[in-house]
Amino acid sequence: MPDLHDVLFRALADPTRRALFEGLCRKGEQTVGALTARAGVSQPAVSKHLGVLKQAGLVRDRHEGRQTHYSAQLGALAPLIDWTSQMAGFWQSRFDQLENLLKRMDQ
Amino acid sequence: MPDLHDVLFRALADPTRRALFEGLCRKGEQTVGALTARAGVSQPAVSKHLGVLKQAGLVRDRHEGRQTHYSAQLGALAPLIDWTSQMAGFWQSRFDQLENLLKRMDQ
DNA sequence: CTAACTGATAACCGATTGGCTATTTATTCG
DNA sequence: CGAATAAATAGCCAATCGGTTATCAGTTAG
Repeated sequence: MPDLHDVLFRALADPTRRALFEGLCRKGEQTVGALTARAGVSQPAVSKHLGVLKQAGLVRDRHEGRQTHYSAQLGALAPLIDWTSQMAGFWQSRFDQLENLLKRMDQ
Repeated sequence: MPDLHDVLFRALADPTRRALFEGLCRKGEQTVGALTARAGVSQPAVSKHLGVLKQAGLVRDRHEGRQTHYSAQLGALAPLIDWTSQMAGFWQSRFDQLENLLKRMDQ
């Protein structure tokens, strides 16, 4: 069972998918047609990628007539930021321990 | 040709690989044997994963006798942080434009 | 109502992935 | 030296992935 971080990292690991997400961040809400025009792959491929991004919570879709508008959900990046700072925290913590040890040895 | 972000995201997209990296961040430098003991997969699998992490710049290896010690390279996460804040920047920028538009309309 | 259009789904295909076992290479110990 | 140990590499396999074309479903326009 894939956890939250898995789904996020996997979704962003593909360049086409990341480009779609970047496009939505840059220009805001866009239709599947507009996204397909710049994606360099077929419309079904784009739809599938958007499905993966949606599953990861990275995009939202809004139906309007026969068009579907997608928009980026920036909040979905939070776990990624959290994970990163957690890694940095571990590192810092080990650094602190070392610093402490050196300080004690110095006495 | 896979770019920098690709290699990074792909490397971190696998749970086993991410767990290895987390272990190295938490506890610092460790041998392949120690990492294998907790990885839940075979030693060759661990070696292959470490190879991928190394390729992404996320770990460094140091040979000492017949053992290989691996350690996390926290700096390799920088492009990930940059990318995230760039996405946030795009979003903020669009928000600012909207804010500006509303301000002008208000006059 | 029919035709055209937009996007999603289905079915398929080749490449890549992540795992395994077996083997190789390098180092240490007796 | 030869045996044992640590890690890397080779070769294999099933599953997943990203792409395609063909088709379907829903919506709008004539």
